[in-house]
Amino acid sequence: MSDSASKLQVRSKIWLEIDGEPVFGQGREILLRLIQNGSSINAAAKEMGIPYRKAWTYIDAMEKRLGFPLVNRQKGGAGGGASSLTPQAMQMLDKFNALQQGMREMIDDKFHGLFS
Amino acid sequence: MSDSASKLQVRSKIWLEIDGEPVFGQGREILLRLIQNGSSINAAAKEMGIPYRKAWTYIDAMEKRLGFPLVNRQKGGAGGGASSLTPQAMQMLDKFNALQQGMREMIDDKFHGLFS
DNA sequence: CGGCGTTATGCGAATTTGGCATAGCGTGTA
DNA sequence: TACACGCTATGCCAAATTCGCATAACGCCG
Repeated sequence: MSDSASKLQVRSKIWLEIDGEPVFGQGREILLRLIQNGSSINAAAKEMGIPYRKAWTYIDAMEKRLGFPLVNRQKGGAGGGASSLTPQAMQMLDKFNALQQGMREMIDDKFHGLFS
Repeated sequence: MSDSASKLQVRSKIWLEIDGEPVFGQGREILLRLIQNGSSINAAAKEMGIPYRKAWTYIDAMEKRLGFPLVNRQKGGAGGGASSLTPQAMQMLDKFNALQQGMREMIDDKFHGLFS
């Protein structure tokens, strides 16, 4: 087994759901952080290498399921428009970050102990 | 937020990959255990509520990627055929089980500490 | 030698995902 | 006050993936 075990790698994921539908995960987390930085959904999507359409769909679904807004969007106006995170979104980010904290490392350690 | 938070639940997943392709995860783990019990892929699939086709595809992919057999299959013969796990499959199951051990609980604890 | 129940697999249907194209919006600028 | 700009918003078709039905192959046993 050890020849295939050498290529073997562990992966893990943590996410939040409501009614079995995803509302928060690593991908969406990164998206929100990029929006906070670049102050536009468009720029964030480009930076992630995903089409704006997809980013928009993610956000829309998250908000619908959570029942509160994550992104303040302004369409039209100076520079064509802009977006920023709501306080609730930032709170979500913080909590989710804390939830992930240390998990990855813990799993990697266990993995190496078992499979190497 | 606490009204939506009440429905909020955490989910997590650990799996193994080779070349970015999944080779082992909870679903596949359960499938193998059921094969060991019922001594047939068909019975295991029924028990999981998935079509035989899907179960077969899973196993085939796992074996191709790992490079060694997980299931001894006999087609035809007494009772139409039968299947059992290889020693390597059982070893895999044990290790994967150990990898998961305690992770779920840890995550749930963290989640409740943060989101309730 | 035919029946049985399992493994094995081709292939079209259904679903999901990807992403192009276009419309709508409102502030700054001329 | 009209237009240009760049972002948000969304319809819709294409591509890719997954689902699952239908059917073949197999080999012991009566």
